[in-house]
Amino acid sequence: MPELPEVETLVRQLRPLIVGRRILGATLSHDNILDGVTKRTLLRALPGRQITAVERRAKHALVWMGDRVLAVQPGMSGSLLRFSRALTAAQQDYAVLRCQLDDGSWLVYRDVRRIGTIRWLDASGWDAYAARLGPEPLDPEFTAEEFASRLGNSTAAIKKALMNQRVVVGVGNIYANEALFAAGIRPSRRAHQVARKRLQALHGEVRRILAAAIASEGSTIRDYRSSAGEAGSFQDQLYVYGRGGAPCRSCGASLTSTHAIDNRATVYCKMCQK
DNA sequence: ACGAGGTCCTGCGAGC
DNA sequence: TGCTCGCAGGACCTCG
Repeated sequence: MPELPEVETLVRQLRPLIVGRRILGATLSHDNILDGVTKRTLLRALPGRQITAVERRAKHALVWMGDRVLAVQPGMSGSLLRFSRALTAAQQDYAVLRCQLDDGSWLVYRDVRRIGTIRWLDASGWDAYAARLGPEPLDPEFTAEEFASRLGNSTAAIKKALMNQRVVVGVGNIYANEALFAAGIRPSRRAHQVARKRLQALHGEVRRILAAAIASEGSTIRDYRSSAGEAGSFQDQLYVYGRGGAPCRSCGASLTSTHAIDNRATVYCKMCQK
């Protein structure tokens, strides 16, 4: 399930391979992943465009073509893949958008569950869209004070607030669980009731864990694969996610698993997280 | 402004 | 063996 580290990984891997390439042609198997653009418009717009930059913002991979951007939001099972030659039958499974590039390679958006979204925007359209997004957690200018005041404004459960992309971007279910464990905060605590010092500590843990996950090229849980089709390894460093009922790696108590917050899998240690 | 619940979608594993 | 069902979940929606 691509969160910030997984999208950052695929962007880093794709960038040197596709920047400068020109799109020769494109096909789309399902148009229900498109938002704000029709299949007809997109497939007419792509051919002939040159890829000029590949960036990440929040959980979006941005493929810039001059002043236009293909903004790919992988949802939970989506990924951007690059194949050096024509796709085999197996590689075509779940390939939603396929772009043939001018060096004979293919840029493919693959999405088993098709919960992802693809947008086609000009620069001002992207700016308007991005205005709804919160700050980047790894931005050096994003301070613990700003993080704490943004979270502290919310009366929702802190885990839900942490996953709210308007508060701070990039943190999904896996890393929210992990960061709250590392900071010793129970996920159900109301954000505005958590001590300021704890919120500031959480800022550090979010950044530390996201950076470590990027260094491990993301977590591979079920569907996620990098742009080269490879698995990340951060799943081996998870302390709570997916470990309900198993012993806490810190104190040994049995980890609690619940769906009480926003109907999402939440795992925590009732001894270590208050 | 919050929580609860629904929606999209398919694969997988548990249970009968 | 073969079926049904619940779950996985990011982001958005409506309703109360």
